[in-house]
Amino acid sequence: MSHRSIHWFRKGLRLHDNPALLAAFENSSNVWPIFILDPWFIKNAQVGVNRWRFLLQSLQDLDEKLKKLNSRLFVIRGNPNEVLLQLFKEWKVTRLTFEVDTEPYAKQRDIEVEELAKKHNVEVVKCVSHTLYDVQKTIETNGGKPPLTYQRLQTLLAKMGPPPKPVKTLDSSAVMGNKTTVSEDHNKKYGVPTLADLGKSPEACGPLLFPGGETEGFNRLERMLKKTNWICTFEKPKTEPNSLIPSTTVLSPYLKFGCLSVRTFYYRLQEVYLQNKKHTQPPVSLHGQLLWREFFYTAGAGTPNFDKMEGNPICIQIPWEKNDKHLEAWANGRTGYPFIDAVMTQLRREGWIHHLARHAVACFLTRGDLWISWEEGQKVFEEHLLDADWSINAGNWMWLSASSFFYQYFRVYNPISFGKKTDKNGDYIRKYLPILSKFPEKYIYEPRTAPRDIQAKAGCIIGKDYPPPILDHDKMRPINIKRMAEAYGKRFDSGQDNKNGGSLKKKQSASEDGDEAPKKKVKKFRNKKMTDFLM
DNA sequence: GGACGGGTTGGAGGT
DNA sequence: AACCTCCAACCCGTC
Repeated sequence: MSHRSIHWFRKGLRLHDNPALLAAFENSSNVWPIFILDPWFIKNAQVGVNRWRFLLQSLQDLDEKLKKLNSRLFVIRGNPNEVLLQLFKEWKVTRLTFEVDTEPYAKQRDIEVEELAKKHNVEVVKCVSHTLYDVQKTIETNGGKPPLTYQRLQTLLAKMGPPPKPVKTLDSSAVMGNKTTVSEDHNKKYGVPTLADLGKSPEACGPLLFPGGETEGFNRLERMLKKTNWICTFEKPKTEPNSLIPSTTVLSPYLKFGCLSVRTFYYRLQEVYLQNKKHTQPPVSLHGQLLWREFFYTAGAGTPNFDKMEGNPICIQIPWEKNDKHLEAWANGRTGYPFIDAVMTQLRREGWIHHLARHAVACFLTRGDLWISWEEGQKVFEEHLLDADWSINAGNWMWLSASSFFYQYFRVYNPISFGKKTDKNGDYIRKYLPILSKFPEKYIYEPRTAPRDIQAKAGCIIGKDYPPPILDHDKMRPINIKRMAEAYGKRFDSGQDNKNGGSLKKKQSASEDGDEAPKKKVKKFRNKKMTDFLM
């Protein structure tokens, strides 16, 4: 039986550990690896120019690799349904293969495509390879609902056994039977477009720090794997948000597009762990980070309206306020808080910021300072992050805004002191906000407090060359904590109220903990880590 | 993967 | 030797 197969790349832009791609080449006389530039994404998804570049580079890399296997990538623009219908007829296709995608738009799209395929007698082969596990299976194992705590996920996964091993990389032996010829005008008809072809300006891109593609992803992975001691002692909370060289792997953009298989990543780490007796554990270890990804993917796949507050059953409803001026100041790095502004500048320019930097700016936008909805922040991250990943982005925004998963809303990041802990001299601020670079260390985190003559000497007058703070963090913090307490339906305590018997919250926790001695209970609470506070 | 203030402790160094 | 001050480092409760 000889198939004529299309492999449809969407995510999973790689030849390694790509079971659906392998399936396309099985018993096939002809295979067409395609990528569809779906106008939906151009219209509805916020994709900044840096991520466009990353995607196009990834496609370019794919095409290069396929060339070496006497194949090519066929890039086609248009609505997937229309494109595929056309191709089914034109190429007399009998089989369509693709990787399972769990995002809402993709799920709906794939249902429609499957119907179309069925109607045209095209066999569909779908494989799970973007996540460690089949998230639907994880949800089923949990009784039909996604696990909403990390602990719960770990318990489930332990029950389910280790994730599937990566499959073999597509190689010349696998493609041997492929007779698909490449026309002379392939580049013109099916070539990978340039940014300019898409109406994007290459000049708008930032410096090319993280080139897209499987090759780059693999090189990056290999460089990391050499640092075995670093891997075995890795603890995410101890990595620095404002080091000038990333303190984490920056493999997330490659995972997002599937240039790097998460299972390959997982098992390569496993090898390093096995060679060393001691290594850190989830949630802080590198394996732990992949489980966080799995956690949010699973939650995102099993929760309606996961990227919204309204209609989202796991999201606490908080009366955020609209303030376009503040939102714009935040998004463009003009809040007057240098650390916040430096992070947002790095985000817009380079497309990647450290996890804890994301924490700080997300807290600032939402429950910490500006009291603006996390959905607004989500959009800005969606546009600018190279690793913008639907489930992970939404999940972390809910986390940081204490809307779901994490509920310690009184843990507010201080936009002045947080960055100082790991960068006293403010080198990070000096790099991303050069206008502030000449301020002495004493004033770099709050230049407005510098005397006028020092501002003049630094060549930066606050109010003229750099904005004063758009609001006063010390004033807003208690106000916002009170608002959060109200949204949580809990009484806010002033000092006096405390003397009169304490808060509702305290009473609740006391009754929950029952017979435990108060002192011991407190200590237990203190020793817990942030991740232990999950419901 | 908070910040902060108030309290305690314990070592260095001075009287 | 005994006893002080100072201060950093930690503990702990609070928001």
